[in-house]
Amino acid sequence: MTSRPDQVPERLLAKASWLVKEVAVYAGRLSHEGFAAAGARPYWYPLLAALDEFGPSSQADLGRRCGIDRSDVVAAVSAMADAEYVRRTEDRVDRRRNVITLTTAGERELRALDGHLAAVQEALLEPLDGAEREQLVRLLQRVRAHQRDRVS
Amino acid sequence: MTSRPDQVPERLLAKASWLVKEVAVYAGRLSHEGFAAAGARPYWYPLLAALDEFGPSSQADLGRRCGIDRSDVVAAVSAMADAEYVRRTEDRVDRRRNVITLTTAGERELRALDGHLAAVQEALLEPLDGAEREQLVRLLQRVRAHQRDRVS
DNA sequence: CTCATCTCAGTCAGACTGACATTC
DNA sequence: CGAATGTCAGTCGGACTGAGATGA
Repeated sequence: MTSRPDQVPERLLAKASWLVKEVAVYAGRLSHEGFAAAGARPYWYPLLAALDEFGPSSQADLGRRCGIDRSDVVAAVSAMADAEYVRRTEDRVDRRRNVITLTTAGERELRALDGHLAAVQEALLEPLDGAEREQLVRLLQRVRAHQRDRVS
Repeated sequence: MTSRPDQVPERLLAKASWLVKEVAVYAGRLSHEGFAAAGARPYWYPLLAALDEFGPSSQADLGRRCGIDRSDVVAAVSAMADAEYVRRTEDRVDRRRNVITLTTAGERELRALDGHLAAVQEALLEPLDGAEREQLVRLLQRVRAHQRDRVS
């Protein structure tokens, strides 16, 4: 070592855009491990959660609710249908659409992923106490709600 | 629309790992626009900032300080050298290393990027007041410091 | 010998774009 | 007609891996 290593430039440490990216990369790694442990791919959890909370939906609605592009929903739903976590049937009322339905195996998978993701939150937020975790979540929610406004 | 659109599953809204990823994607888009406006690529800002704050460095040190893989530093430094924002010379003391030096054009570029990135923070954090922005930055810094511990 | 440094080649997953046929 | 849906092909940039050559 020529000089003190691992000093991070102050300019980066002060930028929310940089911090959030760094933390997201780490959170992504943790989540990926959790998903892999349950035999799931990253997009599956949001989609399963949306189906559980809102019931059978079209692929377009799923994509809008989870912030996933509709072309990516296609592949994810196909894979989940292969795993029999969801069923894909045609909508007899609006024949452009598919109706995606959660199976009992899908519900079970969702619960398993809930467990893994709870552990991920724990690992990620370990240095914060309960109130601080709530604060962080609340602030991020507000920032995100704002960008949702801007996009649509 | 069959049902209320754009409802986000509660499970997602409650997960820091998901929120941070969503916000990071948005911040990445904003930053990318800022970089493009200044003719820079995403990795350049951290590297220029590190050179400005810590002086001439080896590529390995730059990578460690910015959290960028050594192999990616190679390409970024080459591109910045082409743009004459940095100079790459061999270290006569330790001949494995390159010494990367910031040029005056590089300093100018760094200041331009500082301006663009300040606007990005403003857009990203618009819904938060000053105290809340500080809070968010502080919380993210602590989460990040913790993951740095775990990795090394 | 072991280790660090630089470099190149290539992988991998995620976000996104464009196009097209079908249906409303 | 214009708009929405599902599908496919493909791009783009970021994070990362592995290997090789050189030198401390």
